[in-house]
Amino acid sequence: MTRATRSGSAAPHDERLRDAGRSQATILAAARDEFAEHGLGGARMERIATRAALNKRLIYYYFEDKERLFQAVLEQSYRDIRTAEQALHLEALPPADALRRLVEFTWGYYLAHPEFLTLLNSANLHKGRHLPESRTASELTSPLVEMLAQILERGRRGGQFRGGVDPVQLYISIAGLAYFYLSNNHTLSTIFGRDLMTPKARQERLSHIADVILGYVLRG
Amino acid sequence: MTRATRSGSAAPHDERLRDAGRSQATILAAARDEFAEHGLGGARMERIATRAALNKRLIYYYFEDKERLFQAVLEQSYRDIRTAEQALHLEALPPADALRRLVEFTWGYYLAHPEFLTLLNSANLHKGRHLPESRTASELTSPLVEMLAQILERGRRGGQFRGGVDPVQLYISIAGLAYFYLSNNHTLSTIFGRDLMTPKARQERLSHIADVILGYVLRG
Amino acid sequence: MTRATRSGSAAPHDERLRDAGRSQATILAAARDEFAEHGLGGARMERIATRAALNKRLIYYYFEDKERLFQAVLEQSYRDIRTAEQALHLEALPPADALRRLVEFTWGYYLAHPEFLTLLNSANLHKGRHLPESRTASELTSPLVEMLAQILERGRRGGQFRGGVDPVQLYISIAGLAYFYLSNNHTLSTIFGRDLMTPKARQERLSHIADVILGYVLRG
Amino acid sequence: MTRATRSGSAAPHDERLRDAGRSQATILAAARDEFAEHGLGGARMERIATRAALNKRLIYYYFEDKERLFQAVLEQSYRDIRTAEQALHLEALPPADALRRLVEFTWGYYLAHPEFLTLLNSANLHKGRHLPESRTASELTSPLVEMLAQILERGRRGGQFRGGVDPVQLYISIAGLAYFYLSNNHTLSTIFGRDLMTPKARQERLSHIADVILGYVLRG
DNA sequence: TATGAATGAGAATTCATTCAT
DNA sequence: TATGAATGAATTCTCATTCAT
Repeated sequence: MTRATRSGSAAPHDERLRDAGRSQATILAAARDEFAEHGLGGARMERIATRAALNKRLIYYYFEDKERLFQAVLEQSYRDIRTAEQALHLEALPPADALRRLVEFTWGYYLAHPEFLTLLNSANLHKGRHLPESRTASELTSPLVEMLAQILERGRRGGQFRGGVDPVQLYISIAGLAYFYLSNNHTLSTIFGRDLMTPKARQERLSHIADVILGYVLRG
Repeated sequence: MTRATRSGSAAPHDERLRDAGRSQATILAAARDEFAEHGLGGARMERIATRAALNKRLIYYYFEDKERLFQAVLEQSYRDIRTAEQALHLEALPPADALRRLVEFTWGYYLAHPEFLTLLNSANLHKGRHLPESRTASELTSPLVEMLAQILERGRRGGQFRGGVDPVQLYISIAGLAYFYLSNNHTLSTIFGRDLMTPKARQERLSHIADVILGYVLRG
Repeated sequence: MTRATRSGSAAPHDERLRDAGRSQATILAAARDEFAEHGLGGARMERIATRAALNKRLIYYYFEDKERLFQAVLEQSYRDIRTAEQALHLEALPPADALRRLVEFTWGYYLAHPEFLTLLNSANLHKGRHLPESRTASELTSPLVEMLAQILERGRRGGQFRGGVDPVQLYISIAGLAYFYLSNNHTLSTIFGRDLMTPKARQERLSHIADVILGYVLRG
Repeated sequence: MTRATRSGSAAPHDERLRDAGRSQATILAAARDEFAEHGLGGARMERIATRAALNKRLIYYYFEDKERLFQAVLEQSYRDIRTAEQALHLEALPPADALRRLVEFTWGYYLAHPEFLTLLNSANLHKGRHLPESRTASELTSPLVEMLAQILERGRRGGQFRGGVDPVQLYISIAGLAYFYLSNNHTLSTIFGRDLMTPKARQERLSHIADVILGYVLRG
């Protein structure tokens, strides 16, 4: 975040005004929605201000400019998903269950946070120019890969999983199987002439993904 | 296309008629690159004109406005990939080979046409608003799904493939496994701290995808 | 000038519209007045457009941005004064008369073109950043210095003028004696408690300058 | 000054009172530099605050607004140069020496205080609107003119100087000969293709000015 | 078919200034 | 005395689009 706040000790006199931390968070949330809906190029600072019910000028006061605001939004999104991942505790589950749980989490998170998909798309459209300069590597690098490696290893030792599975490839595959379906559902629904977002269709997709992933990992 | 050229039926000896077609094609190609690079919101009509080395006014003459130009670009892209798919002739191959071939084609096409991925992203960011109104269903609906269904059926009858595989789900999975990796490679490379686009990494990804898909379809 | 015009051969259908050359000239004149009145920082693009009775956008179309517009104005001003100097023909006059004539010209030109003084001030405030990059050295470098050198030499040979006078120093002195009085007349009038711009005061200043310059050059 | 400090009469043992005066002086110095660098229109209150390492709000507390701040800066500048002039004691010198000394002082002061030139330019660009309303006539009106009148009279009586020299004209000429050269040195250096600010060039200019002024005043 | 000139409606950003403490 | 938060009104510049030929 551009301007650190010191609001911690301040007495909360007013519900919304003059609380730097809250203002920044409000702007960030509004910006996230706007960027998710319209992309970086299509987003409007004016609309972000309106969404946040704050003065447009304040956005510049805290975030410098549109690009840096986008970057702040991205960073926040990464932080959010990392936080959600923390709560999974896959290490406690049997390997196959852990894998299934991961698939379900990924699918569920993308479903619940469609803006995350769009933000990633935007970030990649701009060739990752807005990625935090690996400064906060820990913020970006998912600890899930490490976790996944352990699950795979546990499964291999237990004889259920095949060996030689690259956890990074697998992680990307899990994400990709969910991401593509959700991110491109409009196009796909049109192409295939069927609504891919009905509850039934979504349930089927989740089953399919789990089957694909487990079918690949499980020892024939 | 907004203003159809009469070149289809016209004898190809008229210089001017051929120029009209060429101008449109030039604009379309320039627009495709611009949209792919900057998205719909970030694309600039001015730059498209410059890329095409043609007058800006001409774009409006042929394509009405930016939105319709984007739509024309999308349609052209669909047409292109459909054309490429025609040449596959998967029906002549044994089921497993056909599937592998489809995976390779998909991967190769996305690699060779990165703009296709970005265009799809843009189309979906705008909720498919620019999809041709199923008017040209044939243009959109991939005949590959039909083909894929036949491959799966052949494999099932031959005893190699498991039954109950939804060709649409499978098609989306093949695409998703390739698409996500390529479309988001900047983000992913940063997150995982390794360059995912080296020749070796690309080769490994292709292998992985084929393994995943075949691992899922093949009878244990 | 940013965008060359080709209006020479065009038929003058309309008195003002669609004549690139005229539009540019109009903008340039309006900008000159605005910059002269308010300086570079205080000038308003909006006002320039209004002064020119042309669309604001057109200014950017022809001159790119404010800075470049200012530069174009400066270049035009230099061109103008050089043109006026051409008409002096000092070489035909006896040395002392030529010098007196030059003093009168300088004084008269500054009086008639107060904007020239202000523009120079602005250019120097910005450390000459807007000076044409000596590309058009001929445009900037006054041929008057050469002329002045000849006058001084003629005078010296004729025994009227002392030797060893640097024409550049002399030229700067002539200009400075006029410039400072006119450019700072508000401040000076206040400080000295007398209006320095009455016709009488102006006449006296011109006499004084001529006396100073000739007093310096003439052999005691 | 807008909000007079009471520090003049206050005992200097109160830390806070002394700080108030210091803050004002700091702001004034910062503002002077900013105005000198960018002119009135180009100056930024934000930058002034940053330069002063003080809160922006404080500037308004002490100086009301930008215009009045500029005026305060101007007044301070006048006060400074008047103070410097006090120390000259020209009355003690022989007329020609006194005149030479005045030329040297003027040149040296402008060289050492380039911001003074720019501030004067700005003040005049705005038509002297910021000049203190002659309220502090004593602050503005240089006592030097009176002094100069005495020098000229002494010289005339002594037979060295010619008569009929207007001290105001002479004062303006001395200032103008120095001012124009220094204030416009960027433009002039470019026009004449030689660096006018080398130590040698500066020395030559000073000699030239002294020669011109004395050449004018001294009896042939 | 093709093009340079022109424009109105924004859009990002800036700036002096005020609020609340 | 001092400061961070907040704002309304510009201000520069952009953009898709139309005009006139």
